[in-house]
Formats: sequence, C-alpha cells, structure tokens
Amino acid sequence: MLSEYEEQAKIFKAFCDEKRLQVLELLKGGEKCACVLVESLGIPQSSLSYHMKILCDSGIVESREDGKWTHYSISKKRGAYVLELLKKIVDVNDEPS
Amino acid sequence: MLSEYEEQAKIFKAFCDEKRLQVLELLKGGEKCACVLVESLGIPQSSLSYHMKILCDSGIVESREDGKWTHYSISKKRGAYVLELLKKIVDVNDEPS
DNA sequence: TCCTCATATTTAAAAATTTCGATATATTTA
DNA sequence: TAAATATATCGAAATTTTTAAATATGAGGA
Repeated sequence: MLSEYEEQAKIFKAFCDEKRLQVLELLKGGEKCACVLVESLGIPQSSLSYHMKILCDSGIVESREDGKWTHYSISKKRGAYVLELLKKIVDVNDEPS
Repeated sequence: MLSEYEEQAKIFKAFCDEKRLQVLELLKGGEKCACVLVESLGIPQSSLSYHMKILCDSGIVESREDGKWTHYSISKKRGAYVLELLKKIVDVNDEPS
C-alpha cells in the first residue's frame, strides 16, 4: 500500500515524460489503437507498451481490448480528479488580512 | 532550448516525487525557510537543496534571499499557469454529435 | 579579521527509470 | 491447423535521478 504522497507522485508521473505527453496529445483527439501510437511516436512497440502501462497505472488513460487490438483513451473522470488534486496542491492558503 | 514536451515534462517533475510533494504541502501554509523544511522532512540539507532546485526550476516555487536565509514559497501565478496547462492536456475534444 | 551559521554545489555511489531486442500470448486469417 | 498480426512481458544495457558526505560561498556576529 502506497503512502498518500507516493500515490500522488505516481499519478503525476504520467505527465513528466516527453513520450507520455506526446501520447496524451494524440489521445486528446480521441481513442487510439496502440499500433497508431507506435507509428506516430516512431519508437519500438515494446517501448510504447512500457509507457502505456505507466499511463494506465496512473489512471489517466484507460484501455479497451478489442480482439487483437488495444485501444487507449483519456479518462475524463480521472482527468477531472487530477485537476482537482493539482488545484489543492498549488492553491495557497491566503493569510487572513 | 527545450522542446515543448520537454518543457512541460520539466514543470510536472515538481509533482512526481514524494519529497517534493511534502515540501509543497508545507509551503501551502505559507513561506518557509530552508532550515524549517530540512527539519520537517528529516533529510540531509544537501538533499533538500537538490529538491528545492527542481521545484524552483519548474517555476512552481520561488525563493527569496534574506541574509543567510533562503525563504521558499509557492508561486500563485505559476500555479495558475500549471493548472491551465494540465486542463489543456486532460480535456478531451468531444466528438461532435 | 575570524568564526559560525545557512545554504548551494560538487562528487561519487546507489537506485530508479527508460530503452529495445527477444520472446510469449492471444487473436484473426488463410 | 498453420501463419500472420497485435500487444505484453522479460531481461540486460543505457541513461537519468536521487542520495548524502564533503566542500565552497557568503552573510552576519564576535
């Protein structure tokens, strides 16, 4: 079981890598198959698979299996959650005047 | 010069480490001196300094020198910027119905 | 000036992450 | 059933990040 900070760190890991940000940009346009992502990023299939695992583990990306294919998409619900989380982190408690 | 994705990845690096999340939590309560942060986190001074550099490089934390002391605080402006950035990343373009 | 204190930087080692070829698994097609 | 295809996983190497002791810098205070 992870501590709260470890949990949060894991979520934000999704966003602190160039390749993963590229994937997210592509998924913004809608669900994509792994084969499309491999092609677009120009990296080996196993490398993409590694990054997709991290994205899915963070919860920001969901996968849907369809026969041989795996389709990935951004989880709107998780996106909203992560936004709220970040808001709590960066919103400073203003000192009472 | 960094690519756009590298730039963004660098910003989010601030949030993907347990120690740095702890620091941010402490800074939520207002500006803190490095000595207070070292004490609270219970890590060597050089380690704190390392993490503070990453936080400052990402822009989310600002430092203010006052004689021997360095005081750190969360940048509200940068916080708002990072929130907007994340919003753009996770907000899916809905398909037209 | 000399000493002490707060912090940054250097350095080397340790740990974690990333890469990518090879292999495994599962599904569709011939 | 055999071959081809899509993807996941393994394993080793490469790279990056993190740690922490040692050292450097620079600002008071004696």
